[in-house]
Amino acid sequence: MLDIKRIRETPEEVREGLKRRWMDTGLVDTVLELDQRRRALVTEVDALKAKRNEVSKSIGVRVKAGEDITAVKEEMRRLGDDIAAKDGEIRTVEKSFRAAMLRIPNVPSKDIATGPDSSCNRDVRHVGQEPTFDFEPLDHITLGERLGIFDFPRGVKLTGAGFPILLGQGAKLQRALIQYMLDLHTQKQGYTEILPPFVVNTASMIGTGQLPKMQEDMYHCEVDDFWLIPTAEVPVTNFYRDDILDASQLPVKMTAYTPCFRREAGSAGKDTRGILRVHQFDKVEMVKFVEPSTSYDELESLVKDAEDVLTGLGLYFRVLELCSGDISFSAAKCYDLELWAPGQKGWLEVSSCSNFESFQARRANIRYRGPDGKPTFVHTLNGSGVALPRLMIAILEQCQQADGSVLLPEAIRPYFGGDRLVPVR
RNA sequence: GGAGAGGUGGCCGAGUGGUCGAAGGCGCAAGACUGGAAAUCUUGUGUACUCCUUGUGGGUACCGUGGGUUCAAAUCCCACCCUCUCCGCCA
Repeated sequence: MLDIKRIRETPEEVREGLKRRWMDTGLVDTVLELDQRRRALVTEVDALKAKRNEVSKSIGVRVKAGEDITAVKEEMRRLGDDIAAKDGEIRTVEKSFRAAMLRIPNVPSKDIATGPDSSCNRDVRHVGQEPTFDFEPLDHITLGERLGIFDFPRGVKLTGAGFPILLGQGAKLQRALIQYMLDLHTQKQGYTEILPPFVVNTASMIGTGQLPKMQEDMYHCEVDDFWLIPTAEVPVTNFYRDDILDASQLPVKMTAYTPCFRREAGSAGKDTRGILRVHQFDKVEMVKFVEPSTSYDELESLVKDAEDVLTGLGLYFRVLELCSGDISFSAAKCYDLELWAPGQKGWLEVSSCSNFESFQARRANIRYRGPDGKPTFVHTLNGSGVALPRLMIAILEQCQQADGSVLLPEAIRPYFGGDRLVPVR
């Protein structure tokens, strides 16, 4: 959520932000109009309430003095009705106001490229060595089949399409990777690990911006009105919802492993083969709560932390700076990390590192006591560190050998308890 | 799931219809005292919204949440949520 004062004072800036996302600017006008109506009503009803409070006080005194106050009471009853009616009006206006506010996206940072879609993203750097093969590299599905690490049909039997099963050395590799990443974040990069609930309430989903916009992409437990988390960002960021942190605590850096649940509504038929796009996947996430003036530096170090996961594994990847039209609803600036998949000859997004500025903090009401002692919204950031299925794909495809085995990156061997995945047939 | 108790400011805790944003204490901040500190004393110390003549200014709201009764609600009524204790069930 943006600051209404910002919209009031510099509406052109906000409109410009929406235009840079190729979105209609009508919401800004809606919000401004509702804001004006709301303020007029509040002023009006506050004056009425002031009168009621004043008269009510005097009634107490007059009753004790034995005066007849029937007429005043009658007048006050009418005033009360008037107030109730106006309060109702305010509630209606405020509801629409809030709904509109929640649908205005963050304003893209000034320093990122303007463009409608991913074709305008900036290729910042390539890291590592592109692997070369003296044979035709296979894709992860074929490799996985030979290694016996996936079972897609039984996933369909248990649940449905998009819920693959990992088996044997595949399951173990995944577990090893999770542990490798968490150890890196906690032991070398100063993050605190948390293991949060994987199911959250509606307030949490609004806090990080998944609701109301992404409702269709989420799994919902109707009886309890709970939601399955689409990313650890939700429980971890909401950890401090409605809290006021002390300035000395900042920056707070947290990391969490969680499964992620996504309905992927609207993407039916896209990337349906293998484990590229699934409804449930594992991910290690990093989240930061920082002082506003430091958030862009913190973004750079967050990207570095995510990159370290990949360089530590010796994988080849690139870093993209997303353009205005490609960043997520809540983000002001975002970098993507994409691993090279030689088998399918394409780039796989495994991490998105974003600065949300105060956008999420405002929704989730996360503040800190600033230098002036006043509660001030923090800036929040998060980045994947990293998503597992695609990391798995990249390892399979980048580290494959002519004999069909996969020679694992050295860093993961102690966690895996071996140096390679071996074909079962 | 059943029975009981309870949810008040950063924390503890008083408050059963009117002058209560809320006693008292703790904590915190500033000042006094001190060579310095402790102790002591004094003063101050919530958040959000809103208005204007932008001020050590005015107003409104907030005592778990949402409704209701009343001229007036922390206080009475209803519903819900949460916490604790006991019982039941259970990994």
